[in-house]
Amino acid sequence: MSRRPRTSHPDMPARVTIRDVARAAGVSLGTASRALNRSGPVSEAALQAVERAAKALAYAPDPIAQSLRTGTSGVVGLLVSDLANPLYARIITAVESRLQREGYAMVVGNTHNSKAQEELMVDLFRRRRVDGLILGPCEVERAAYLEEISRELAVVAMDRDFGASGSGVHVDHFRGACEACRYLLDLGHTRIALMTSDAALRPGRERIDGYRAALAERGVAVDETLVRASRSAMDLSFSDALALLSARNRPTAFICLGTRILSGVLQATRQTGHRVPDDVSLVCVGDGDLPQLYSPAITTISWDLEAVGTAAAEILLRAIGSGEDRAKATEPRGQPVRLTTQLVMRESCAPPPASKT
Amino acid sequence: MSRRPRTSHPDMPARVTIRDVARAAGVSLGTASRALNRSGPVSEAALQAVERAAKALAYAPDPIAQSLRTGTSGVVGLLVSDLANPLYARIITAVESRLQREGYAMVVGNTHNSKAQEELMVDLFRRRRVDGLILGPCEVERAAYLEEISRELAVVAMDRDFGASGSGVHVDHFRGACEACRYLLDLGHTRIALMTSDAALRPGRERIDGYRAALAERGVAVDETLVRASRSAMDLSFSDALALLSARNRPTAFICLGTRILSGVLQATRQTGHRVPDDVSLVCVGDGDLPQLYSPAITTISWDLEAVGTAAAEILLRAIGSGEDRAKATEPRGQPVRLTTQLVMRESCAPPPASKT
DNA sequence: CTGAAAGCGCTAACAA
DNA sequence: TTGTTAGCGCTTTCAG
Repeated sequence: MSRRPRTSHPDMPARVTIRDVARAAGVSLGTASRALNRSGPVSEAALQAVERAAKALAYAPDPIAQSLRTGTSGVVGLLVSDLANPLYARIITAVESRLQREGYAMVVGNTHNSKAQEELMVDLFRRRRVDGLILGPCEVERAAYLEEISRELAVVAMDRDFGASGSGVHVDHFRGACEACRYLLDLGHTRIALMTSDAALRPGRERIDGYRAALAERGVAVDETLVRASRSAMDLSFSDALALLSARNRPTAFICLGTRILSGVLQATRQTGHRVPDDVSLVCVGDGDLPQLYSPAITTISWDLEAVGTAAAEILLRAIGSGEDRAKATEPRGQPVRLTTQLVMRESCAPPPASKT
Repeated sequence: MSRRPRTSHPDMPARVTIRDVARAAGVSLGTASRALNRSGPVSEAALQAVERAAKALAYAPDPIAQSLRTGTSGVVGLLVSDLANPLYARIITAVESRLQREGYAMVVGNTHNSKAQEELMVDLFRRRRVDGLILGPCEVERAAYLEEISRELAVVAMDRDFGASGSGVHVDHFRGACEACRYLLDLGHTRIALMTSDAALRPGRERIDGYRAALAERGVAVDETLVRASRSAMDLSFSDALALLSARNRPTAFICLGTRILSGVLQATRQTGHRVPDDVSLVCVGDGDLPQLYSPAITTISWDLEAVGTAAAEILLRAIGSGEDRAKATEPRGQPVRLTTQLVMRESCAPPPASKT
């Protein structure tokens, strides 16, 4: 990357520095700094003078210089597997807005769910001296890795494991899946397919556990062929669902827990001519346009995405605030925030068809 | 924002600086710098020694220090009205990935389509010395404003006007709307409603113009009550569409040009009991899940979002590269890139019903 | 070709 | 309370 100095526009006023302010206020550099930051004793008179001068000159401190000096940047990094995933997109918006209110900037990056890519980005961000990191799930989870970087940096995990002492925000996917499954069981289904995102990630793991728990409650044995944890790629779930629907003893319900999974399953039902909800019941996750407007409207496990983002930002802010103590930070950081899901009933679930197909 | 110095972990190795490299290589600081950056004459021997030392120590330059010295940051800012808009989300992903390959970081921000907010963020980014800016449409467009900041910074506009000399990437919404409208006219529709995003923004303006042009071609007079340019809020388009559909002389087709507009119109058709495409034909924009999977699948004006992002990133990179000359940059920058849309025909359009409702 | 030295803008010790 | 000074890590003159 080129690092040539930017030639300044000839007739552009040079940047006003704290020096200029000090001179204009008739005080020394140090006093100006202390006044501006209220970081030390300053006489009332000096304070006034400095503030007036600063305003008059429209002085704004140079964050870069501050960074170099303090080791702090006023920037936080956010890393998720896919920025374009609408779920993340909404969370990010919430994070950004909360952070911005505090004067922080946010740099974002995509891990594409790859450990290597994640480490690369974390390293990059760290070198840029971000004050904190928000990390979404990524490939196989390594709580140890998070613990390691959190010794040096404020880190908050989103839907991702983070050792005993780690702080983060978790959605209760266990309960979400469990409730959805119970709901279908109550309707009379026993052959319920679970299609979820990668089981190596926390959300996938929790969902599978929740599903198993619900079945166990009712004494229904788990048919392992009905549990599909793939990488939430639409085409994959399409072919999976297709296979499932064409099998002799096909499932009568699908729980689709991944942003793009619903699409795949929907296409499969359409292609095999199964009607929703008469032939097959559907529950999905992530309350977007599609589940709301599809006919029939799809019953959804939903949760407050804005709350996830806001909570993550706030935890991070707090962690940065108490950053001094990071070195000796063995004391447990605040309990991870847990958000609960809500089952929004719509029209996509019905009792299973009486006759087997 | 707190600017306290970060206390370093007691037993954490101090950062490796270029000094350490120089010492290890047995050369002076300056020589090490020149060797690392190939920015001046260095003997072969020195070069080798420095590179070896750098590798051995795992030296990585401090971007903050580089920034302070060079006035360059290796960061670019991206501002759109709404990060959570799936269209932007995908563009952003493309921008990020292109930028990352070049070693740049990306800070993002939300303007919420407000001029004030945009100026605030631009200012913030500028102070942080971003090397470039990518700006999406925002409120009433002010080409003059862009020209102004572009004197100091590399700027590329996305779907936004930018004076004569400005560089940017534009989607040909004019042609998109025009083609869609022609298609409906060919089907026999004459009462075609156009619901689009804010006419103060380039995409909205172009779409309206394209719509008018298509009607004019066929000698169909424009009924102004059928042209609704709102702020692409779903509820607004819902009530608009509801009113339109309930009117005496209702439109027989809708062109829905805004991410959330289709949802609103779909709800309205459902509520009024109009069937698609028998009673009313639909064309929308932005090829997401909903138009693809809805029954009937919705005919869509689509374009390559990744290409938009990649092009924006590349133009910006080029502009930054030739940044020296910005001061005397009256020479026209490269022509704005134009991307064209494609009409994806599906099942949501049919000839208008013979009888008026 | 190389080394020494200045300084980007700021904060935090320290001395007065 | 204040002013002076020493850097943060780096690039870039300017002499040698």
